[in-house]
Amino acid sequence: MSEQPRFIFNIAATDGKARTGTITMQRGEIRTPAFMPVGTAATVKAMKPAAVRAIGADIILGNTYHLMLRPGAERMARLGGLHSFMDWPRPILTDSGGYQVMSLSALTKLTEEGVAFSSHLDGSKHLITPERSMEIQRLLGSDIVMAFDECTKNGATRDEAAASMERSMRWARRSRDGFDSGAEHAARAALFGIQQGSLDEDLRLRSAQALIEIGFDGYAIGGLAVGEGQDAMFGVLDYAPGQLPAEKPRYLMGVGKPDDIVGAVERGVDMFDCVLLTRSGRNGQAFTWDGPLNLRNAKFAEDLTPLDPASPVANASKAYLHHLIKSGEMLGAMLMTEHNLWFYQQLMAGLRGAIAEGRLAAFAGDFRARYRKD
RNA sequence: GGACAGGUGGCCGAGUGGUUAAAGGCAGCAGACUGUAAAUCUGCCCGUGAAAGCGUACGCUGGUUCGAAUCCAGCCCUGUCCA
Repeated sequence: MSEQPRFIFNIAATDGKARTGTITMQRGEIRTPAFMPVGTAATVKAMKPAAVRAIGADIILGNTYHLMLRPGAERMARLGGLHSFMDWPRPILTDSGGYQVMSLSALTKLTEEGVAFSSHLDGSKHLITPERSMEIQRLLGSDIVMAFDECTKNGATRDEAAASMERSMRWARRSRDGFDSGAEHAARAALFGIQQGSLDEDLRLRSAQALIEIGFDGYAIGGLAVGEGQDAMFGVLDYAPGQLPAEKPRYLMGVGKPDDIVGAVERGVDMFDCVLLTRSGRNGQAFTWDGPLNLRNAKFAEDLTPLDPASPVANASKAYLHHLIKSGEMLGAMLMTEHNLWFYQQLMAGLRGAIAEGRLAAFAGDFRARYRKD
C-alpha cells in the first residue's frame, strides 16, 4: 500500500474549461468528473456498499460531525477505521463539519477558536476546532480530508461574507497544520481547502489566493447551492474554478441537480457530492434523462414501464415503485436510491466520455434539450 | 322480547345549544428537498367558484328554540349482555 502514490491528479483530456482524468490514491482510483455519493453516518442510506460500487462510485463521503457523535471518533479508530467498519475499501472523503456550522446554526456557538455544538441527538456539548476536525478525520481514516470551514449562509451581506470567509481561511491554515501534524495519516491521505466568499468575485479571489498560499491537494468551492439559485451559482462558477489551480482537482461541494452538475463540469469542476438524489429518492423522486419524476403521483399507478430500461432496478415498474413508496415500504427507498445513484453515475460517465472525445458541448446540449426541470 | 351503549365528513375519531363546513389522525391529491437534525416537510382535501359567496351536511322523521351535530318524541340500524 505504501508503494502506491498518495495523491496524483492526472488530467487526460480537456474540452473547453472541462477536464476529465483520474485521481490516484492508495485505496483506489477516482475517475473525474466524479460524483461522490454521500454516506454521512457510515452508510449511503438504503444502499449496501457493494451496490454503491457496482453502480460505478469510486469514492463516497462520510461526515465528521455525525460520526464524532455516533459512534465516536476514538471508538471508530478502535474499531479499525471507517473503511472496514462499513465495508467500503475504496477512498472516502470526509466533510469537516463545516456544513453543519450552517445547517445546525441554531445549535451552535461560533468563535475564532471553533464551533461549539449542542448535539442534535442528546444535547451534549462538543467543540469542533480546525485541529479537532483534522484529528477526527484522521481517526476515521479518511482519504480526502476537508479543511474545517464555515459554509457561509445564503443572503449574507458582503461584510458578513468577508468576515466568514476570512475566518475560514484562518481555519484553513490551522487545518493544514493540524493535518500535517498527523504525519502517518498525512503520508497517505490528502487535504482539500475550501473556498468561500459567497457570490462576490473579489472575495472568492481573495479566498482562492489564501488557500493557494497555504497549499492543498485539491480545492473545493463551498458556500454554493445554499438557496441562491442556479443563475447565481453559475455566475460564480463562471470565474471561481479559474481562480483555483488548474493542475489540482476542483470540488463543488453539495451540488447538485443533474443540470447543475452538467453546467458546473462545463465550467471546470471535477468533483461533486449531493444528498439530493438519495434523499429525494427516499421521498419518491426519481431522476431520469427526461427530468425528475415524482413516483408518488397517481399517474404512475398503472405504468408498467421501468424508469430506464438500463437501470439496475429496471425489473421494478413505475407502478411497483409507486406502490412501494405509497405503502411506506423500505424497498421503495432502496430501489429509488439505487436508481438515482445509477443515473448520476451514468451522467458522470457520459460527461467523462464526452470530454475525452471533445464533444462536451453536444452532450450538454442534448442533455438540456431532453431534460425537463420541475 | 328486555337492559345498557352507540350511530359525525372515504375511514377512525373529537365535539353536548350559537364564535362549527364541524378538532385531530389516516387514506387521497399535489409541491418541496442541493458539503443529510429528513424513509422528511408543506399545501389541498363536501359541491360549485379565481375569490367573496351560495348550496348541502352530523342515521330517519317530526318537535322545542331567535338559533340544534348538540335538547325532546317516534322510528330505523349496530354492538354487548340478559331471556
